[in-house]
Amino acid sequence: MKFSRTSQRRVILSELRKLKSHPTADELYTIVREKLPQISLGTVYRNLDQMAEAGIVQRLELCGRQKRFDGNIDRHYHMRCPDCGAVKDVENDRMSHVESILSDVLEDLDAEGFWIEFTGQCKDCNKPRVEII
Amino acid sequence: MKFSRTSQRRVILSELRKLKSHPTADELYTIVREKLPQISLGTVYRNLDQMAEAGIVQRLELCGRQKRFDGNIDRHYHMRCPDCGAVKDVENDRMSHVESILSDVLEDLDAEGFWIEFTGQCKDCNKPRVEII
DNA sequence: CCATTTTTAGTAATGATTACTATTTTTAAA
DNA sequence: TTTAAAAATAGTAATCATTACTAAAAATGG
Repeated sequence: MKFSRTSQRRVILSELRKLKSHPTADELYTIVREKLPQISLGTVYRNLDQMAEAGIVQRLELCGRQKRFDGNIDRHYHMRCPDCGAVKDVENDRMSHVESILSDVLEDLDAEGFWIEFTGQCKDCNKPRVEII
Repeated sequence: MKFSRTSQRRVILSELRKLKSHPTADELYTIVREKLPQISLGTVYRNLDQMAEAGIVQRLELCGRQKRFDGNIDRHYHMRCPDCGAVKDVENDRMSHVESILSDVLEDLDAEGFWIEFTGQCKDCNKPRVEII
């Protein structure tokens, strides 16, 4: 599939690039409609997804559509399979070093906390790729 | 508000603690129904949220309900305000050090990538807390 | 036991996203 | 430049995870 050049895609991209606010699709829809009053919300969604897939824009967040829960409340880390969507615990000794640096970063930024997640394919995963974002 | 002791909450928690799979609410609902066939999906949702709020279980993922997009595709980091949900870019020199350690971690884990996100209140945020998860 | 608070099951509503479809636009080659 | 194929569009309907609502039931603490 090739990208066609359309005014909709051009305006969506240029408006997104002007913003520092990391907008949602519907926020961008509101902005883009000032230039293209006839554009539809579905067009905004479709173009953002296509451009994210192509690496032209960044889609924030790794998490899927559904919330996931963990009975283990100790600090530990997860790896999410981009193909089947499964989430598994991972362990690595270097993470304590990462945590100590990030605790300094938190002070610098005056932030409250951080979240780290890994992506990687399950060893035993043969399922077709699912859209996890 | 105090927690009452109910069989629903007890079974939800004990079944969750048995699992390594980080289930979604509806996956857990399916499992819990084997013990309590009359339980409703809403009860599972409500109890998981309450227990997450109380720190008894962990809710994975930080991201909100809506996807967010960024025109800047260079590697950089975000801080999400737990009160108003806004997402802002943050910068810190220590992050390059974190990245170099994490690239070793990726090799160890045979993972593909990582995602880091910070939480922290906006300086100018007076909005009431919104449920971002 | 009893009044108050909390929780429940069941159902309806919400809201973000995706799917569908007939039409229009873009593309690239003749 | 036509022109046929491919891609994209607007508008609408459908989906699906989650939340809200409600009357009834259960738990709590005196």
